Order: sequence, then structure tokens, then C-alpha cells
Amino acid sequence: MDNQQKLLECALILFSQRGYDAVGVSEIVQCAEVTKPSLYHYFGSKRGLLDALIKREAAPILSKVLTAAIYQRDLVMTLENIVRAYFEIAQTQTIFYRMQLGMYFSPPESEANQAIRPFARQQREIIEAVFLQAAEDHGNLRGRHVRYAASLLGEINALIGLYLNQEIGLDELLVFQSVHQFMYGIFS
Amino acid sequence: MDNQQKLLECALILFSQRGYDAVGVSEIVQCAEVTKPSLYHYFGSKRGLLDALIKREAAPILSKVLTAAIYQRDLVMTLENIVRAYFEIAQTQTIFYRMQLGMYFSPPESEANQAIRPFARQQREIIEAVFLQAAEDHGNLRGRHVRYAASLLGEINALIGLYLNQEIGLDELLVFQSVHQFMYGIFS
DNA sequence: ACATTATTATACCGATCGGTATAATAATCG
DNA sequence: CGATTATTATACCGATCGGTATAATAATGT
Repeated sequence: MDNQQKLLECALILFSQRGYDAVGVSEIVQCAEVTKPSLYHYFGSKRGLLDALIKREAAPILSKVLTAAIYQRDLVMTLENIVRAYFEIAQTQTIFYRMQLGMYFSPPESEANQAIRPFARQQREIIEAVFLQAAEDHGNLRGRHVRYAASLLGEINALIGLYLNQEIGLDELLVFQSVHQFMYGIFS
Repeated sequence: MDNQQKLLECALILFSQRGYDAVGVSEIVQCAEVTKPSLYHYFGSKRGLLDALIKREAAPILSKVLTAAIYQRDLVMTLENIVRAYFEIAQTQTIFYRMQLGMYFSPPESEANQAIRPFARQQREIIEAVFLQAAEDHGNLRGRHVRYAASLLGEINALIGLYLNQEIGLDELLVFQSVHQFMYGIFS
């Protein structure tokens, strides 16, 4: 593994453990067994390192969510695909998911939040698009896509939060249960 | 306003704006127009200041939620009371709610998360107790109180998140809608 | 009025912060 | 080979980090 990847890997672990602000550059280079000038040669700044990390990790996530969120006139199935995709992402990219969650809820003026915001916005837009398309089939959904997208993501992240605290597992039954619970409120 | 309260007020604003780690002690005392020894006289440490702040702000919140979460064999009404209480809290203690939310999703090894965890646990236990009591009336809820409490809080925080980003308002209609949506999934 | 306590001002601590200038080394290419 | 480029090591920058020792002042109780 080359130094560039080692730096990204160490940054990922440290940021997810203690947060972007609390981790110093010296600590990162020490973990990666490189020197500071190397880090600044590759990434330009601490923030540049964070951006590169997000770019690397976010790409496969967006790809998976995008695939899962293809709406084919079956909202239940689509939502199940989305929830399943998120569960898989949380299980395969656990560390990054924890980091991303923390940065999303960081204060809006913090560097961490500013760095993660474009990624979060893309996720939201994907989910919102599903509800917008579904509203063409189900008129009573109209005008609520923002709320529903936020609500679904809130539900997903609440469950993943429990998973991260090792209180539950993320299995197919839970995919069904959570979507089922979500749907009934929408149509009534 | 005495210096102690001024320090707490400044810490609240600064922490909620940029996060606990990113704000320095010097910045806080400068905002409060006091000196560092005063801060350390009152609170002992930066962490002590944070703990005092949480203690001060959390007390009325827990009191309100506790009152709202009194279960009287009507789950819909109780959940509406809880959601309404949270909406009111988010509107009257907006800054603290934002801060608390950020700290809750901070990494588990960060100081901020460790400071907020007891408060978050108390909230969870209050909600879980409601579902535990309700399970005596509705047998099909049994054994799912942890998941339902997390799910409801996830829903509430998703909506408050939208409110904090000025995308929606928190009104009585939304109280009804979100609880209604939540309930249907539970009973089916 | 006096002793005691609570509070604050001045000045400072070592450590760490993010970041860089200089130059030596490794790798690549004609 | 020699020349060029990419990468790294050494050493350092000013600024800020959380925290404190000392002592002067303000408030308080008797």
C-alpha cells in the first residue's frame, strides 16, 4: 500500500474515532509512518486530505444508492432496495459511515460539515427523486417529497445508529419491517 | 447577568456554531469579557464548562419530555405529546438542541459525545418506557421497544433537522402527521 | 473595622496546532 | 549515462492549545 493510501486509511480511522477537529496532522502522519511534507505534497492541507477521503469513500456509496433508487412504479420495492443498500453500506464501510454521520450533524460552520455537505445533498436528492416520481402514481404523496426523504433517511440512520452501538443487527427482516412501517403512514 | 452565566451563554453559542473541539478557551472568555482564571475558577476545565452547560440546559428538557411521556393507555396521544414536546423544545432551545444533536452523533471517543451521552440515554429510556408500558396493552409491540424508541427519535430528529435548516416549520399538523405515519407501521 | 473568602488581573507554562523552506534522495525518462 | 521529476527527511515557523502560579482586588460576615 503506498503512502497516499496509508494516509487516507489512517485519517479515516482517526477522524471516525475522535472527530476531524480533535485529530492533529502530526498524529495522522505518525500513524501512516510518513512525514508531514509528504501529506502536504499529496493533499495540500488537512482539509484537502479530508476532501480526498470523502471523494474516495463516497463514490461507491452513491453508486449503490443510485442503483437501488431506480423507481419502477413499485414504491415498496424501491424503498426496500434503498434501505437494503444503506444497510449493506453501513456493514461494508462501517468506519466511514460513522464518520459521515458525525460530520453531517456537525455545526454548519464547522469544516467537517462543510466538507460532507455536498455528499449528503446528493444522497437526499436521490431519495427525493424517488418520492417525486412516485407522486406521479400516488397523488397523495405530492408536495411531501422533502419531508418523506428526510423521514426515511432519519429512520435508516436511527437503525444504523443502533447497529453501530451493537444493539441490533441489520438483516433482511429489518429491511421489510422498517419499510413496511414507513409505508403505512404515507398512504393513510 | 453574572460572569458565570455569561460564560455558559458564550460557550453555548460558540459550541453550537463550530463544535466543542474547534472552539478555544481563549475565544470563550473573550466573548464573555472575562479572563481565563475566572473560567477555571468556576468550572475547573473546558470539559467542566461543557458539563455545566449540559446540566443547565438538559434539566428543563428532560422535565418536559418526562411530563409528555406519561402513558395513560392511549399510545397515539402519548406519542403526539412527546413529538409536540420535542418540537417545542427545538423552538425554545434551538441553539442547544443543535449542539446536543451534533454531540450525540460525534465519535464515541470524543469528549463531546462522552459529555452528552448520559443526557441522550435518559431521553431514550423515557421513550422506551412508553413502548414498554404500551406493550402491556398491545402485545404485538413486545420486545421491540428499543427499536421503536430509536425509530421515533430518528423521525423526530429528522424533522427537527429540516426545521434547523429552515426547510419546514414545526406545527400541530406535523405532530399529527408524523405520529400517524409512525403508528400505522407499528400495528400492521 | 477586620479577617476571611470569593473573584479577578497579569503573566506565563510546555505542548501542540496547521503549515513550510531547504535540500537530499528515489524514481522515471530520453 | 545524465537530466528531470516526484517524493521524502530534517528542521523549523508563528500561533494557539488547555491550563496555572502569584498576587491584587472585591465582596462578605462578624
